[in-house]
Amino acid sequence: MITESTATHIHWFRQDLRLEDNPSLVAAARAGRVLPVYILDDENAGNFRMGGASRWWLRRSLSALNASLGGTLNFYRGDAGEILDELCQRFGVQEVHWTRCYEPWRIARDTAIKKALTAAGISARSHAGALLFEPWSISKNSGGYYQIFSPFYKKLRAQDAPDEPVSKPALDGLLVEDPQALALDALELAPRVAWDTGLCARWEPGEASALDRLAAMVDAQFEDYAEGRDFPARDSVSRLSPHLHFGEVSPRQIWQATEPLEADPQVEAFRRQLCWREFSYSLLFHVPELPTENFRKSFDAFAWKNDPTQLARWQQGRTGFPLVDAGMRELWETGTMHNRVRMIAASFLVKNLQIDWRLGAAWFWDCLVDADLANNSASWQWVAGSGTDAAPYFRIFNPTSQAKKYDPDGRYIRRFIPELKSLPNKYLFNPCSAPESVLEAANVRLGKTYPRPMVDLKQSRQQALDAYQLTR
DNA sequence: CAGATTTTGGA
DNA sequence: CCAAAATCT
Repeated sequence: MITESTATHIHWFRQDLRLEDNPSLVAAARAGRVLPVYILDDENAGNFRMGGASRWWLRRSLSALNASLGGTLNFYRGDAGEILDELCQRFGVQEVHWTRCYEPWRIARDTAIKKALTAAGISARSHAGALLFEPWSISKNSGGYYQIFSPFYKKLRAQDAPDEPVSKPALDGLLVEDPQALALDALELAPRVAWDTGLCARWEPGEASALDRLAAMVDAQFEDYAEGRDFPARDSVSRLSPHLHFGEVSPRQIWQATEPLEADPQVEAFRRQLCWREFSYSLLFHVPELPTENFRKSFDAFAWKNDPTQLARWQQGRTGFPLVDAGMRELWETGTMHNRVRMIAASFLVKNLQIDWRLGAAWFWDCLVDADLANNSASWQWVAGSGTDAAPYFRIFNPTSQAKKYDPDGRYIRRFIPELKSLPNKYLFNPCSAPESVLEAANVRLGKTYPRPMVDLKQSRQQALDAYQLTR
């Protein structure tokens, strides 16, 4: 029974936009009413404020969460510390709970907030919930953090299983609405011009949809995941990454859901990918400059070309290499790119065009619905060869042979590059090699309807290797 | 989570 | 002779 004297506690939603397996929400609901809060804090995010695609996702995810809270979610915009402070005073809040985030700017902000709230006599408590294990908990026996995935993974698997998910708390009658809160639309997350058609067609943000995706993968027993995940035309990947990023589903829920199938190599392969996420978070936690600085300092001497015209062609998917272009257009149209193609498109930018990985990472940050600082930074550095556990520099993807290998029937390429759809497979991966008569029959006019290759693969590869040699 | 080149071994 | 496998980069 709720009485006048019942205390009000805040659960501050951030990247945990779910009701299930939310220990922070459970803690807030344990001892009183709950003021559920979301704050769009662009002020503290600096250069890492969410990009356009992420905002699109966020708006829909918040809308779904608000609905599942009976429309009681309270929205704010601005400096989180100031807003929480004001709310605490106005509602006489005794406890503030949140799920930990690990972006360096959030750690700095949250640490300051915890300090200020504590000084004001308010209990501020952060809870684990975004990862299987806290990023400081998996460390080498000799101390220090892992820089290589394989031993990290081995150590992780040697741990006791992650904590079990917790059930959603009973919130009936406990939720508090703030009449002064903003409407969701006041966060201005929606696109101003309608560029989001492709995103709407591809995605359904929200906890219910995330759990549906997970259930569908479990029902299908992750069939063809291990091999199929490398083939962008197949439907073998989970597409859980944006749901995971926004915390609509937790990694612990995924771990538990896959437990009965853990002996299956397909499931093992999937769990391994989930652990790459853990690895990236561990790296970001221990190396907060990971998003902006070469992990390997010798890379600071690398001679980037950073040609803005070439960067624009890559961004627009007009490089003349069909698989790269298909990937870049998938990204633009749908807010995602298949993982295999991400590696190929990123390698092309960094190696064949010699454009700084940070420019590529910035583009992905703006375009991806699953833009995640840990994953994005660690993965770009991995591809660039500047990171921990880096790909050896001589490993330069050949976009043509990768296309033949991983999109052999050209289904993925044709899907995103319709102007090449009538070109026979024999020439699809290298339109320039097609005889004039074939091009004409397929209605392809090189340099007009589809660009010629913007670089020579062999030459640009050698240039990258030479530039790399100069840094050593 | 390679590519290029050389070597090998089976038609 | 060619393609798979081994080997360097």
